[in-house]
Amino acid sequence: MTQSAKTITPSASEGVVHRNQQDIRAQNQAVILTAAEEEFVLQSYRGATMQGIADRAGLPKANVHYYFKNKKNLYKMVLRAIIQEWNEGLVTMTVDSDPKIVIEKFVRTKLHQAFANPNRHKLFALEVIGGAPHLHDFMSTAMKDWALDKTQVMKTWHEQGKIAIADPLQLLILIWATTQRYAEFETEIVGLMQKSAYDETDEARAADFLIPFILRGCGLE
Amino acid sequence: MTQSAKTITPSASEGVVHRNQQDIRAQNQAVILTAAEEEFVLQSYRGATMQGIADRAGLPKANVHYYFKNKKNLYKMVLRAIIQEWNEGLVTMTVDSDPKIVIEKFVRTKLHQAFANPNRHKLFALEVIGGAPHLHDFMSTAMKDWALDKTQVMKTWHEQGKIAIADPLQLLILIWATTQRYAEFETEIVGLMQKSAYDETDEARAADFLIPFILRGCGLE
DNA sequence: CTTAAACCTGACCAAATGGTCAACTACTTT
DNA sequence: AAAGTAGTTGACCATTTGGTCAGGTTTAAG
Repeated sequence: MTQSAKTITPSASEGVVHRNQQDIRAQNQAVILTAAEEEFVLQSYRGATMQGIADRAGLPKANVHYYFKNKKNLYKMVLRAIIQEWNEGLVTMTVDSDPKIVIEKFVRTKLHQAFANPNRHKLFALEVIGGAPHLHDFMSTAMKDWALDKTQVMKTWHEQGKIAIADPLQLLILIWATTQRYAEFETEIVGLMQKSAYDETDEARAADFLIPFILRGCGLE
Repeated sequence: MTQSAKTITPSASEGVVHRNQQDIRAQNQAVILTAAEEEFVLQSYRGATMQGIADRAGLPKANVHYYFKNKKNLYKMVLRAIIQEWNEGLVTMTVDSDPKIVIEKFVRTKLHQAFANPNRHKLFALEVIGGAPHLHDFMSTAMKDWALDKTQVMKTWHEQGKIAIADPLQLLILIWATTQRYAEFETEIVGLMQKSAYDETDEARAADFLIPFILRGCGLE
């Protein structure tokens, strides 16, 4: 319902608004993608129906098909946004970096992404749990390369006595697990906190716990 | 294919084995439940088909319906096993316990369960991510009560200066996240380790990293 | 050996769902 | 303003799938 209507072309008589076609396209695609993201998270790939997505987007089903060839294509487009966000969370980390600063920034960034876009993280998790049939390529190339590179950096840190972590891959797994958890298990965590949704303080609360904890675990405090 | 055939009643002529009805029932139900667990993890609830489960179990579809009223019922039965296992992972934790020992045991137990039964953990995660429509009751009663009780214990520990954790709920979340992760994200982790499946050493490798790390994080080392 | 109860299963249906299409309306361009 | 292009949509299928059922087979009881 975010009908921001960027470039409006008001045509005088009556409240009729002529939206130019570029806007129509961009807006409808965005609405559909958001609706699809929600539906796929709630119902999973096979459970999500084109009708359900259409309803959520406030459009007739045939219109969804007009913008996205088919269900699989729509799903791929949603996944694209996930990979996009992942790439934006990359933190520079070289042998010469200060471990404490880099790790803190990494955790903070990932945590922020988790709170900012829980649905994407949930969808990513659904994919991985189900064997990552659609993310296999990404995970065995870009993601793996990045992970193994950072692992190597941390290994060097360890040899230089800068960090108390001998098995950096495990640390990477831990950081991903603990940050993404707040998105993936939103339902559970929110329930344990006796509320119905996260409020503005929860991200900070998580960060205040997580960062000192992890730094201590790394022997950095 | 675990045709253990407890109480066999061999009827002489030819290799025909007469299985008594209790065994038939128990065995078929077990085979179906295992097949269903796999199928539900791989395809998610709506994506899993009764035919697929039947194939996996090596039985005709109608036979699956003979033992389980319908798909929803079968799913519920699978979830029951999950809650069962969860209840077995409860660790005694009172104000008088030794934090270091209790936390180590808790982590070790959860980690062991994760490696021993990844599918159950995956299914649990799928449920929670999708809003826990079928586990809502469990999570807002038994699980919550346990968590809040343990949280209270840890709070007392903190007041007594026994532990460097001011916000125990966050610790609980972290321990669940890090241990269960090895089950849920098996696909990803195994890929990063450059293998195709966990081997016997991986659970120990995770424990060797996780336990010192968490204890250090708690200020217990 | 006879009867009853439990188990097994191929064939069949009704409902749900992804996808198509032709007709229509709304912008854009010349 | 006319012609072309893009967006919209109700109605319509083909396929998939959960679930049923009648008739048959095997095990248990009398």
